[in-house]
Formats: sequence, structure tokens, C-alpha cells
Amino acid sequence: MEQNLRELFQVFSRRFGFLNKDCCQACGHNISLVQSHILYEVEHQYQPSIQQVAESLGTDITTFSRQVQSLIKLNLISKKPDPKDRRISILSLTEEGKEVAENINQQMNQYLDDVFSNMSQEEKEMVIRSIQLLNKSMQKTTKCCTTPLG
Amino acid sequence: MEQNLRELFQVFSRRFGFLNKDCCQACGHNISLVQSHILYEVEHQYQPSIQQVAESLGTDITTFSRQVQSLIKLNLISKKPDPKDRRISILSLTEEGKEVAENINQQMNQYLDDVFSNMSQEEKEMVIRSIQLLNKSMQKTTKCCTTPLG
DNA sequence: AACAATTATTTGCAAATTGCAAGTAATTGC
DNA sequence: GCAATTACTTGCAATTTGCAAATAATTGTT
Repeated sequence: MEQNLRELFQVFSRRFGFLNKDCCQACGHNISLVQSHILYEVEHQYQPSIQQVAESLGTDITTFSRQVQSLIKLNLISKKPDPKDRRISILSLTEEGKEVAENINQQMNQYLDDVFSNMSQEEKEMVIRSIQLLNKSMQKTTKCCTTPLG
Repeated sequence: MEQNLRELFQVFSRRFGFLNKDCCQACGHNISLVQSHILYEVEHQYQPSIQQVAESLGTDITTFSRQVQSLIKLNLISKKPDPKDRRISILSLTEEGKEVAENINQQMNQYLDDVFSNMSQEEKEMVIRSIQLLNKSMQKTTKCCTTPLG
């Protein structure tokens, strides 16, 4: 029972990574895993700048700048100057980008439902509470697990 | 409360990824995240072949072959032909590789302890049980989350 | 035993991804 | 009004990637 903590988490996050990879390939748009993460983050932040998203994802900003360019070419995200500070580019999903993100999201949730189908209702609730707890706890721990933006 | 399942997991795995990245940089050997994962996997499998580890990590085998080469140059892993089938190369950690892996492992566990320090003993136990449950459940779900080797 | 088929791994190459250094453009502070 | 800062972009040059093809060892077939 007293399994190494790290092992437990390592296995879990590896599996979740595979799921993520599968889903973004399955969505028909031939999106890379990195691109999928970008779409996710742009969708979930409020009027994010390039800098903000890059930091959230822990990517070098010059690399990220180019990733944004390629997603714009694919017509999945768009970039508009912030009217209040024209140095800043605000990112958003295009209609097509929203569709792709929604597609991925649905697949992920479907897979996750599948995973939870092996559990009782009580177990499922416990697991959800646990992940919520972990997220909160990791956010508190300033030493690690977060980027400057949290 | 009824947060999107995927969101919950996405945030968690992102955070865990940062932790992983931090740890392998902090270990003094300037190991990349990919290299850290390879060390972990080689250590945890029994006499793994190149093919096996590549599959576990979901990496293309040609790419992986080269990653192995660079880790051999760094004197962190070694490669010996399987006496029963000399096509197969069996991977193992060198003494130095073991040290690096142990170093990373300790750091990870230390960070994780830190995360758990924000919880009560009951909460901690619940979280551990939950992750164990998830791992089992993801393994059962053949549709996703695993490579051919599980 | 001979030789096609399979399996494990390695290279050639060309494309994609990365990050540092240096650049531009807009804003802030003194 | 001009130096300092901030947000972002480009020029490289190095690394990483994966497909196609090669090599080497083993297995199956006759």
C-alpha cells in the first residue's frame, strides 16, 4: 500500500498525457499536443496576451510567438492589439478554433467518463474532491508547480 | 462545484508537469524533461529493451534510439545485447544514472510532501486512494490512456 | 539447410521546434 | 523629452522530431 508518492503521480500523469495526445490527434484537424494546450489556455483565460499564455504554459516567449503565428495561419486563433496598450496582443479563438477546442474537450470528457465508469458514484465523488484538493494545495505551495502567473 | 472534469485534470497535470520540469533541472545534471522520463522508465522496468521503453513513453522508436545514444554519452544509462536474442538491447542505469534518478526522485517526493503538508492526514489518505483508483481505472479502460504495453 | 518473412535497432535526411541574442514598437518614469 | 522598461518579433544555430530505408539477428517454411 505505501507506494512511492512520486510513482503514483508519475504513472497517472503519463496516462493523462497519452489521453491528451490521443484526443488532439483524433479531432480531425491534425493538431499537435502543444497546439491543443494553447487552444485550451487561450479559451480559458480572459483576454490573454501572448506573454500571459506563454507563461501559463511554461514556454519560452519567442517560441510561443511563433507557435501563435502558425495557429493564426491555421485560422484557429486570432490576435488583436489591446486598445489600451498597443504593445500587447490579445489572443482569442476563431470560430474554427472554438470548434476544434470544443471537439477536443468533448473527446476528453468522453474518455474521462469512460474511466469513471469503472467506479461507484461515491468513488467518483471522492476522486473529484481529491483532484480539487490537490489543485488548491499545489497552488498554495509557492515553491513549485506554478508559473509566476499561477 | 460541478467543474468540468477535463478542466480539473488539465490543471492538475499541467502543474505536475511543471514540478517534473523543475526537479530535473534542479538536480544539477542539466537533464531535460524527456531524459528524466527515460531514466525513470528504465529504472522501473525489468530489463527493458529499447522498444519497450520507447513504447512506454509513447516516443517514436527512431527518436528514442537517438535519445538513448545521448544518455549513453552522458554516462547515465548503458546498453547490453540480450544474450538470448542479440537483436535486442537491454537498457539499465549506470551508477551515475542511478544517482541522478535518485536525486530527482527525492526532489519530487520532497515537493509532493510539501503539497500534502497543506492537507489533513485523512485528506492525504483520500487523495492517495483516489490516484490509485484512477490509475487502476485508466488501465482497465483499453480505449485510451495506455500504450500497447500498458 | 536455404531463404523468405519478421523483429529490433540504427542511420539518412529533411522538416519542425527550440531558445538565446538582438531587433522593433509602444509605453512609462523621471 | 528622453532614458528605461515592456511586449512582442526576427535572425540565427542547435536540437529534436519522424518517415523511409538500411542493417543485423531470429523465426518460419519448405
